[in-house]
Amino acid sequence: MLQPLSLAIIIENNVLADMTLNVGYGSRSSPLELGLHKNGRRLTPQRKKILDLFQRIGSGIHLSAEEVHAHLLQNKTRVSLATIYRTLRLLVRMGFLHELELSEGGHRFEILSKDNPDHHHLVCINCGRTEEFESEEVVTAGRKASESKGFKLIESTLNVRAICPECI
Amino acid sequence: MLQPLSLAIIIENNVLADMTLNVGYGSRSSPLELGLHKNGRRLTPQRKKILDLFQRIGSGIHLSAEEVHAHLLQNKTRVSLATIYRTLRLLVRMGFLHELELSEGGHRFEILSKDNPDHHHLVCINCGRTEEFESEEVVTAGRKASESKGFKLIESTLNVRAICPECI
DNA sequence: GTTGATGCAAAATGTTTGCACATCC
DNA sequence: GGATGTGCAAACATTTTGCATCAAC
Repeated sequence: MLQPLSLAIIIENNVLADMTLNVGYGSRSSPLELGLHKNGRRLTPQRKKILDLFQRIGSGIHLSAEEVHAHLLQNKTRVSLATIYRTLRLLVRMGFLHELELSEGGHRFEILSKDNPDHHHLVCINCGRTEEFESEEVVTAGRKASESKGFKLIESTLNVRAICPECI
Repeated sequence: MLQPLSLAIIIENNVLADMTLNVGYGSRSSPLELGLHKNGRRLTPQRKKILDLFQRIGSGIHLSAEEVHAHLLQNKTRVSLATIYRTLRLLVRMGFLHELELSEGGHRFEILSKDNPDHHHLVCINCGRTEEFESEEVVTAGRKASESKGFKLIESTLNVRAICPECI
């Protein structure tokens, strides 16, 4: 049995508001700091820094836990790797980040925002270069597959492995 | 620059024949043992056992390296994990196995055969149950994306994360 | 003051590698 | 006999965890 999850949604592309499965876009009351405040969760400086980083860096960029760590260090912020892993997991469960597993090179994360709807990845298997694209057909195919087997869809991601022009 | 690869194709769904980028389906001369015999490669008992396992177990089942190891042990065959990793990588490069990375639970492998063309996976994020489906639209979407960015397509795989009926 | 979060170091995973020995042709 | 493959143990990379301490609320 799956646990009911306390989710968060992005408001004004900048703010997290907690919703416990029943609050919608309506409750646009609060600045960034209110985001992680509900349900006993805390907005700590570390979490704030990680959120800020993803917001600054924008969508379409995919960071590994290591890279998040390194970026923060450049900004003179040291957050332990353990905390980064814990926070990334949390933010994914809250729907703030999207986790992708491209076959080459481990798990990566990117911000999920309204400007940056469901999209898919074209990855060069040689140099790792990654391009994004959207496709309505893919979304439809995933939905149809879920329905036909009685599954409840969460997300579908198409990973296209290919060789980029420079590596051909 | 990408290395030219010595490939193999499956003949009669049972036999591997080596082809060095210029030999085709034509050379259907040989029983299973001839498969890994060319280009200095050898068909060793270990490789044979791994191949046999995937053939017996059939398509639609996705094994991790660990699981391959365990299955072989059940058959009273001990092959070191290192060899299993090396062999799986080899068989993927030869086109005999297909490697998939489902977000939950690491890399898995399945046999690739003519009965079992390009297909995609619907995975329950709770219990791991996996269903397969085919979709022409997905293949098309991957091809279009590659073309539009000038990439050379290798494969596209749609992973649908969902919750299965039992876990809802 | 409670509860939840952090940092550290250790452990657990998953995968790769160096090397001596075995084996296939 | 030379090239290729295996097993082992060690190395590695990545991620998770136990625990004492710290800090948000």
